[in-house]
Amino acid sequence: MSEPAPMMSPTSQPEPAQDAGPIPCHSAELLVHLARLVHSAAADVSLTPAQWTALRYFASANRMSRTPSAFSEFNATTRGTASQTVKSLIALGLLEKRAHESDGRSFLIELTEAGREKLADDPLDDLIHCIKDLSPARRAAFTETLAHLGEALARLRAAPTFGKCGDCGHCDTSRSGEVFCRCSQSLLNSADMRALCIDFAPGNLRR
Amino acid sequence: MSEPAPMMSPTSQPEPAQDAGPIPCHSAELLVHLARLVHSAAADVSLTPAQWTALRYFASANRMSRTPSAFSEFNATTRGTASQTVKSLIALGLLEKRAHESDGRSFLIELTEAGREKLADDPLDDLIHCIKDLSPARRAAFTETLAHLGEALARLRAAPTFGKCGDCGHCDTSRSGEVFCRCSQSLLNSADMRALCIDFAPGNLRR
DNA sequence: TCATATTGTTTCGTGACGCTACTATCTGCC
DNA sequence: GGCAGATAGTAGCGTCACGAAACAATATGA
Repeated sequence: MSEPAPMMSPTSQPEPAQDAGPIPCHSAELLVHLARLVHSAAADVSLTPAQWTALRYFASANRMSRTPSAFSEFNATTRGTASQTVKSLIALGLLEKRAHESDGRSFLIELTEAGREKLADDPLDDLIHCIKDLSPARRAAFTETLAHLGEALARLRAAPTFGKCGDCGHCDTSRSGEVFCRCSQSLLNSADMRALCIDFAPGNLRR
Repeated sequence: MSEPAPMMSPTSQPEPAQDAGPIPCHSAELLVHLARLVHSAAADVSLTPAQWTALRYFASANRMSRTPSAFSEFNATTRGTASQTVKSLIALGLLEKRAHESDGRSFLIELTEAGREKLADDPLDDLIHCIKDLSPARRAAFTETLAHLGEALARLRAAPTFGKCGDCGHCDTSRSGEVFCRCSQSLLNSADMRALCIDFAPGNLRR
């Protein structure tokens, strides 16, 4: 679909002015449509889409980023809305709130055991399954393009880019055997490297 | 940015067993996150996300598919919700309702001139712009993968797959010079070929 | 002709969301 | 030390999205 490359001889442009629009337009619509399908007719409807998003976030964010504020930034919403979602998940026993060790205003949000179990029914798993079925080359290219688009759109929208520490510009891999984060001034283990970080800086992508 | 190709050696896979899981998981989260970013901090907030989606749909659906029911199917929602969205856009003067020529229960929804002008401010344009900036090869691969995922997820969710007539299994290109749709039993012009159709059948993809 | 299906609409309750106001705490500057 | 301003989190309010259910109008098929 919408890939005229094989039928396009370099000299013949059937509808050059129009084709420049519709093709990326269709991709963007498809992307939004896919995201919508994820939460429609999902197997487990006991949580709302916003609640699933929050649960996923706190499951994959690093310690520094597991606060209501960081979640609101990630999710491009207000602190009020994020607070409400977190509160509902705490009421369901899927998240819990711990005192922040250094900031009396803030809290550290953690998944409970029930929260971790709940993730097994994540409606996103269907899409993950489909992505898993792609060939490794297509999957790699797809992921790379998505990350690229995420950074580009975040720049346009003046939104922060979230990413995994392993791909972060603050990540110092010059020492052999260990990885150091210049931002949090701490050593990272392999679990840290796969965690979402609010202070992510593009520039160390290694996919 | 995010052009890691030269730094990726094909043989080095740091965490093969674990990468099989987290990577598609991350891609899926990224995709949903991207879709969310589209409607946050958008330039034109005079329409709601649901209204933009409907406006986009009726702008690109073919005559057969420009009904409230078809839109509700496309958008994986109920007819009641779709009806409400359409009603609001008619009240804004962006859509108009015409009597269906053969079915007295149904209506044909059309964009008004104001509706067509409104599309110039579509918040999706930022994402479209980012996609347009991709290299042709990456864009092609990305679009193809999205379409593939869309079909796969629609199958899982028992949702109909929408697609453009030019990519449809009902499309008969055997006659030279003209294209015939075996489903609607009609000849298609080039505009028809780019329109969304509710009766789309995968199987004629020409990427 | 009549039972059944389909199309579209309305109403109602719930949740998502942005906005505003508010408290508590932190940070930096004097 | 003390104070101004920034920041974290929360509550309340109004609006919109959405699903469910009930309904009217029309189509379809036996």
